[in-house]
Amino acid sequence: MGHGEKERPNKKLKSSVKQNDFQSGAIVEAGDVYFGEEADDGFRAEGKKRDFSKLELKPDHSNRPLWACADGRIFLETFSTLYKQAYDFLIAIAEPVCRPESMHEYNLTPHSLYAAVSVGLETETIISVLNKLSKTKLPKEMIDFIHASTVNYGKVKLVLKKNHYFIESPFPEVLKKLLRDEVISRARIASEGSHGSDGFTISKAAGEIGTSDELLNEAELAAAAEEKETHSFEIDPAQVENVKQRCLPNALNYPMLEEYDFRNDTVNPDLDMELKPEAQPRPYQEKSLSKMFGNGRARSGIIVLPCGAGKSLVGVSAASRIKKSCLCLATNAVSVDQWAFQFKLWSTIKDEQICRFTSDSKERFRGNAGVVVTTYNMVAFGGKRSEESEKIIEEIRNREWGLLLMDEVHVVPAHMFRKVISITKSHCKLGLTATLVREDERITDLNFLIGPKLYEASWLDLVKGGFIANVQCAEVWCPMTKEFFAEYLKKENSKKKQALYVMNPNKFRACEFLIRFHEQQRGDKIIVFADNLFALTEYAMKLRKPMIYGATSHVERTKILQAFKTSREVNTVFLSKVGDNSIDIPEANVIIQISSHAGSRRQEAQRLGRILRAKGKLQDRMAGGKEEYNAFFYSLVSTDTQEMYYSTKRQQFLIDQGYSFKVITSLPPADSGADLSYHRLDDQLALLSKVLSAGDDAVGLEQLEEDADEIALHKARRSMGSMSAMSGANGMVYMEYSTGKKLAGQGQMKSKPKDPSKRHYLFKRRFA
DNA sequence: CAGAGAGCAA
DNA sequence: TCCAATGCTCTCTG
Repeated sequence: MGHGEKERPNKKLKSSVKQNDFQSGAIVEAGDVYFGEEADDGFRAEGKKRDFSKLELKPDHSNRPLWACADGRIFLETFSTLYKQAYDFLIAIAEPVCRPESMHEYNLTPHSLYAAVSVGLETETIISVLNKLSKTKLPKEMIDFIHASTVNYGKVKLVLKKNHYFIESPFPEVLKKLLRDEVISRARIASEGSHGSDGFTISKAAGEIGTSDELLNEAELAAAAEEKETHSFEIDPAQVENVKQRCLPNALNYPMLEEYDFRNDTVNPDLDMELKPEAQPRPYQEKSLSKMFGNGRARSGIIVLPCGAGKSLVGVSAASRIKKSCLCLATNAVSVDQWAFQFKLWSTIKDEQICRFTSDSKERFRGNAGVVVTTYNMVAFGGKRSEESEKIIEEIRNREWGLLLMDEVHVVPAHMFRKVISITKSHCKLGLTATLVREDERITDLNFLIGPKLYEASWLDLVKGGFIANVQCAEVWCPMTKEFFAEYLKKENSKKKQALYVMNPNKFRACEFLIRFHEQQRGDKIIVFADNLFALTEYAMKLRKPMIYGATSHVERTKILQAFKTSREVNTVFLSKVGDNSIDIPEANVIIQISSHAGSRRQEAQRLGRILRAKGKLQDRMAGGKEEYNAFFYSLVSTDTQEMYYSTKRQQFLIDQGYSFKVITSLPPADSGADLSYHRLDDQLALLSKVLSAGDDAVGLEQLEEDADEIALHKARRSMGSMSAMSGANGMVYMEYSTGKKLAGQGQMKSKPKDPSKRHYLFKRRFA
């Protein structure tokens, strides 16, 4: 043990950080191209050199796509003719570390091998296929590691058959071992059936091992999934959780796989629902489903697909195959509505059999089976419940669910899952997520609370297939103005520092330039993100664009978003953190970040996800043999400030997914920009004093309030002319300004002094 | 009965 | 540790 997961390489392959031109014309000349920190020594890792010279090459190595290293790392050449097969195999057995264009890096970890075993691969199959694909003889260390990691995993299954729980295994000696545990032996109950000498129930299933020596025969992979002879004993349903606990790696270390033999479930009533014929799952959706239903039963686990790639169709398909009651959990009310809608859209489920359960809609389904869509909060809610809720939650508690469908599994904390899982009884759990990013170790809990990762799609492959947008990511470097930088250096308070680099006039101008460029030259739809509310209001008001933040009422949100979607006049909207979750913005294709939460890779990925919805197949996007970008992701960064460090960190996730970042160093271009805001020094200085005073409470807020009054007045005059302004573009712009006053009035801009040097070390590290 | 607002939790 | 934002519930209003 010990290799692989322990020492994750922190330098990644940068081979995809390339120098190609920036497709959108005008900006090309403006920018310098950035190669990444060590673009030209991609293979040299710090500390430990990756030395391939000791490895023995096989004679036909050029036909084989893999490099396997003794430390558990595996490199895949994407240009190999065997790429597709090798990719499918690797994604099943290893953790993708970094997937740029020409060379992927993977890591074998105990978890990844657990996942492999649980989708039906056996230890020897893993080793032999790996060996066939590898250019060199497999290092002994790797073979040993695979043996060590998989020796126990997948040997024991928890199966719910006709409402009886069984512990099942092809290895009677393993069952005996488990029964030596007190908790498990106490949980065992006698059951009928044919008994072997050990007292275990024995059942047989046909299983043949293919003998073809073809490289990567499908049958060979499938063979492992076939069961031969299984031994089992029954356990008390009330003890299931305890038994599962005893089997976890920190105890007996025989983590149980959960499978649901739904076709033979005669106890729970069937739900009459089919996928509609027009619901045609895409290849990768089909593939995720085949991992889940690989052996005629439904396996519990997690499927990873980027936003916009159609996770909901996968969820609805899964429910339609199982055809039992389904409990679908989402993070908020908006997405509860969306899921209910998706179920009706893709399946033949009757309206009265699908219901929503949230704070303001307490529906119940009719008949004895149905789909309930609700929030995690609702199920796990600890406080006092309304009478109506109490009744419904009781029904949820008492029912046996065929499928527990869990959306956005990555945003829900582990303790929430524990609660949800302990409250609900389900035969199969499917977790869906776009970003299974591991910022902390809690995410590994998911592996055991829900199940292993069943499938993860490669973003770049989906881009090539035209299923998600082709995004150009760029980091825009905005030098601080002399005056702002001087103040920045003087300040100790990190909050003030932040205010200064976010409000940097050059950043503002870059933002304004980009908005103009994309609105006017390309007719794009733009979302601007700012975490910082002060900056958000300043930018939005100055640029006269609508904005949405926490305090924006529901009605206004929908109005603004509606205008953004349908009106030709409203093409830019400013969002605070509200935009990170919960709001559905289908039609944007440009994102500009002016400030963001320090170093959060998940936020970055989430935001990118906002513009991933495809805009046509790749062929349609090819212009003169050149691939065209149809979506843009800009991060505006004030140079020589803390932001530089955060931004590098945040990008790592996207780089790992195969995106390359471009750096643009001078926006607006030197010969233009006279017509942009803050062109004159005195304007900049006025802004500076506003920023400086903003923190000292009163002054800044009053200023804001005055501005808001001014604009509210303007709005009043303006809307006098036409009532249509309310539903159309112009009205929107002003409407939100008037609520800016509310914001100031409520004193939400208060900025308390913070610990001055909390994050100082990060700053040092970057420039060290 | 819908919508706004306040309080609480995590 | 804090912040922004969320969801659930209750209460008040028209």
